[in-house]
Amino acid sequence: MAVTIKDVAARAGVNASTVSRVLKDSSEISDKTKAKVRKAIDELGYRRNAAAGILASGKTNTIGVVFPPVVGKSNQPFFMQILTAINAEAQKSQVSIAIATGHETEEVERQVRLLHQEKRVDGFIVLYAGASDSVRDYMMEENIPFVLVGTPSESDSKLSCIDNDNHLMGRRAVQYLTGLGHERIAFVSNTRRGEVFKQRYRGFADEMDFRELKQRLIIFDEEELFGDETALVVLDDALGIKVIEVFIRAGKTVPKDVSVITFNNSIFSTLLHPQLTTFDINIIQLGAAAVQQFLSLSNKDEEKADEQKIIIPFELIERESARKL
Amino acid sequence: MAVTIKDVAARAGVNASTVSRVLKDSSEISDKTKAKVRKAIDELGYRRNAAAGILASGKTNTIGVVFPPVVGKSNQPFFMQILTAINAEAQKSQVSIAIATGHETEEVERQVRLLHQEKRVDGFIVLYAGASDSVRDYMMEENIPFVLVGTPSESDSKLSCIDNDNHLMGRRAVQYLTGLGHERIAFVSNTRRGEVFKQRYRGFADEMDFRELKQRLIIFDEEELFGDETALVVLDDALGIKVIEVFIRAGKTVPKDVSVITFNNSIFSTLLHPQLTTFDINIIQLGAAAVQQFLSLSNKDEEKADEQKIIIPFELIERESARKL
DNA sequence: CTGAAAGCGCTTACAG
DNA sequence: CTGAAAGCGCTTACAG
Repeated sequence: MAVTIKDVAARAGVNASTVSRVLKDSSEISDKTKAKVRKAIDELGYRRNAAAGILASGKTNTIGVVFPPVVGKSNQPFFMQILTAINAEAQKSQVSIAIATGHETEEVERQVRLLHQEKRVDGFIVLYAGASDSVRDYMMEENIPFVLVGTPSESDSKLSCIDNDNHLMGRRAVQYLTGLGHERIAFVSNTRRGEVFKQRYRGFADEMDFRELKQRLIIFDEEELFGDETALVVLDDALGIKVIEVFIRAGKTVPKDVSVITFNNSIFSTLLHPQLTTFDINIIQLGAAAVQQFLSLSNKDEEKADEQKIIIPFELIERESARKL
Repeated sequence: MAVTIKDVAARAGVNASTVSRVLKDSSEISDKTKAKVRKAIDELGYRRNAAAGILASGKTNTIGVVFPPVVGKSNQPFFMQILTAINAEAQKSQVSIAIATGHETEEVERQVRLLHQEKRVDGFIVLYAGASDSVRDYMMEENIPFVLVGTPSESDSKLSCIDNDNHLMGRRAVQYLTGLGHERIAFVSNTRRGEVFKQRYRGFADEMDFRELKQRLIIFDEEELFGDETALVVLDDALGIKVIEVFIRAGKTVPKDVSVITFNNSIFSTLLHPQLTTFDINIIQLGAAAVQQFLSLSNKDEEKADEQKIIIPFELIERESARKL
């Protein structure tokens, strides 16, 4: 019923195998034949049948994107954005996206297994990087190519990671604030766990030490927010908004009484005033690089796998929440 | 290399076609044979090859999920949540999800075309419902089964829609506030467009009229927020937060000076204090119903298509932003 | 540079 | 209730 490669072949007066070669723009085919075949393709409105191609070639040309379990986390905007970025980049190379989501690890793992076992994907892009993760273990055991967005702590050097340099971001935050004249600076977090926290805080602490400045870590909702600090480095935008709210309720003003700088440049950063001065983590590049890395990884001989860590640049977005002392 | 249906057949001592029938639990096969075949399947760790099944059957068992262009909109959390809900429900019926996203309509449309033409999907779930939409037009022309989450205004009765009753939600907001003793109530929006706004506002206005109360529409950022109102019905949570911020900055208190009720129960609703009293729109059910509706639609004879509108119940979540006058 | 043929791993009438 | 066979629409050695 639908137009097949045979119809095109008949119309162009060639063999089906020739049409197939033209479709992948094989250099073996003469330009004349290519033109002839392409004409037939256009006239007939031919489209390749994805399933047939996959079955015959054994290549799915689709990447499974794995979301963290418990998507209820407040940092959701990130995931939709990176999914969009990944999909956009994948389109460029004619590859498709499948997804694995779920509320529990078991559910996600089940989906990952299914995608792989039913041969629906060539491999995965994993959108989280917990210290240890059964999904990742499975992929390593099965020798499935995959790429991580983030950096797990036990940085198994064999992993292929795409990430920002969170440590450097922490340092830069301090550098920016000291450049504004601040010296009494604290780091505010609502958690003591997670690589993102550890690295950003570590960077903050290292830079403060380097400048011989006294540094303090404040755990939000557990410890007193008010001290003698004139500036705060806050783990992310959503927390930044909360921190500022506390100050406002206490009759203080940001950035007049205290400057605040945060990370991520998410939708939270422009929700309220003062709008947040924050580091943009470049989600689009993060997604694009993940796809590119995956593609080069899976096209390579299994052996030559030169896994590596790819660092995506960040950028400080100066808005309203931080200013000269 | 991988285990195929033939391997299973050989081991179980039956024909491949029998294995295929057992896989879909055909009632034609005897229980004894089924047991035998299933044993072989387990022992061999067999998994069906998705592409082969799709090619042979012509059914992809996958649904394309279409996101609105310009995902940069602030209401993003909704999309990740409904994607998760859709995926969860789809899993139950062994169907997969493909996605179409993009920054412009053309890009989204291109992807939709591709998914359909390459026979990667059986149809679509469209996550938006603009008044007129070229993507939707394409699907209608091509007679592709699809389901809408939302309700387009020119409510072409032939469409299959899943939605909350936004008009009723608008009325309920008024009923709740009047129940709390409020009579001077305004509706706050940051737009005059979109079905969601129109229906929620319409419901608000109708109920106010019904109660012979004077009603007012305030467009945020264009018109003065402060009036003699004691309560505000706000289009969505994100706007609710902004509205409250304006009051706080003016030295007023919510809900002491003014009660606020919003819609969606998104992550914004519990971000700050006062936490928002808001209508939960039940995204999980929205997603599940969309999948179920799609499945019943596409399994049905093309003719008998009994498209319909499915209404998902909402629920008022009472938190801190509204109280007795 | 192009063709003929086998094959990818299923499904599904058709027989019996 | 089960089997044998054809076929889904491609890809890709193998020849020439």
